[in-house]
Amino acid sequence: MKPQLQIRMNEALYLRNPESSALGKSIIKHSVEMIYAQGIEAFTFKKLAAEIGTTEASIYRYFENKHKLLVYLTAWYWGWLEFQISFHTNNIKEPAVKLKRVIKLLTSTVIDDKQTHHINESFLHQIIIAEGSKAYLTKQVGEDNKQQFFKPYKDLCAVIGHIISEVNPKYKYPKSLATTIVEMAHFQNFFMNNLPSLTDFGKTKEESEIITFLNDLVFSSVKKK
Amino acid sequence: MKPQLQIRMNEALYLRNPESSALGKSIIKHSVEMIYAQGIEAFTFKKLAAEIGTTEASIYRYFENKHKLLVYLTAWYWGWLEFQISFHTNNIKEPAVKLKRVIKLLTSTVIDDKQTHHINESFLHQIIIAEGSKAYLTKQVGEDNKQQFFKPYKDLCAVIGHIISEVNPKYKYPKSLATTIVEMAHFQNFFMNNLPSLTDFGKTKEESEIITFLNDLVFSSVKKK
DNA sequence: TTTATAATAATAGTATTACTATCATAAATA
DNA sequence: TATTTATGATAGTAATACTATTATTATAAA
Repeated sequence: MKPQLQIRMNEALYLRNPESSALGKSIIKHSVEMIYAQGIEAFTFKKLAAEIGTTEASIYRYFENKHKLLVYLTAWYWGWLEFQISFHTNNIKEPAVKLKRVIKLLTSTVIDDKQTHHINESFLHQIIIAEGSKAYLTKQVGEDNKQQFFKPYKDLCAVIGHIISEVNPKYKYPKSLATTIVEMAHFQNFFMNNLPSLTDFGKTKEESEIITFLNDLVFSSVKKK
Repeated sequence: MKPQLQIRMNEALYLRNPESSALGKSIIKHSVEMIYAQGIEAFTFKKLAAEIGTTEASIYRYFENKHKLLVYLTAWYWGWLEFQISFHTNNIKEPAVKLKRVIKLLTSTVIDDKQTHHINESFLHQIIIAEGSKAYLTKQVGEDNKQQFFKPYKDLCAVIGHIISEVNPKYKYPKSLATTIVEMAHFQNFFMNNLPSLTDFGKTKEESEIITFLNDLVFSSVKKK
């Protein structure tokens, strides 16, 4: 009986809590699988309903629309990742080592070892890479932000920013560097696999190379006196 | 009589060349204005037709769909920007100076001084910031890439990559750093204005600070021996 | 155990989006 | 002047993104 990791979610993201019922969990599980396979544009509530053997109307009782569902999934992922980071950097004293660990966790394909819950983190990781920025690149970003939809993302970036400041308290751009690391961990992965000439890793397609690049980028900026 | 700058466009992006007629130019001009104002999601060919006093069917004779139009606009922008860069770095010998100039051109709000043509580059710059990555963050990225839709973007990144290599031929990640600069010039701008706590420039909202950040990031990585 | 409550299924319907098709007319060109 | 070509006017379709209504179940309180 493993302890189930529960990510605390913003209640304004859903109409009915999907964690509170079997149907809700099924919606999340199959959303992740379908968005992973088809992309967010081709994904519809009608298809989802057909897939899980329910009706569109039932899904609409959980989520107002597709955008809210995407924001829910991204928020869940960032919350989950912040937990992973705090867990895996827990007893690391040296901030530079901690920062390296963070870069690795951000970049590496998640291994969905534990079938603890219904969410396939590996698929979700790929969804974040390809669709994640669409959660905030909208005209409603202001209202969504007011409702704290991006808090998990901001919290994670703040955590990374603090580690950067620990490495060098005099470094002037910890926040911007933190978002740069997070976004580039994903964009370099997307480019490597889809538009390889935009990266230096197109040949090997090794995630480890992205990690090396980011480490070099980050530490030469931060450590520079 | 100023010489009209014509950006050479990939013919597979359109059904009829919008540069070849008054209606075509009007479609481009008003698309830019409407996507700037409403965002790509809310923008439809029906609204565009109403705005310019034509019919949906007429617009479909120029562009297959909204996605192709967005890709067209982004391709135009990258082509235009590459021209700007080659123009403004023309007689600069020192590669480090050249690279700084590039960062400035990427980051700065375009001043739509010359009403040379129907495209408002300042609006288009904002469209690229908020919608640009949606041009490639799709399931069809592979096919679109095969059709060379992203060539202008890749060419620009290649140019920047070469300048980086001129600054330091031993630097290992010129391409990835080039895309990092390009993407971050835009993302930091978006975050600064919409999710300011993610950046170190939320207070002042000065573009010049993004430039300083990027210069610091780039030169500490590239120059490091 | 009954009764009330809440969740879901089944079904229908609407407005908008994203197109395609047809035919008439105006403008440009040969 | 004939003819090609672009546009306008109009219609129509399939899919999307919802909302509404009523009937059934499942769950929980009395």
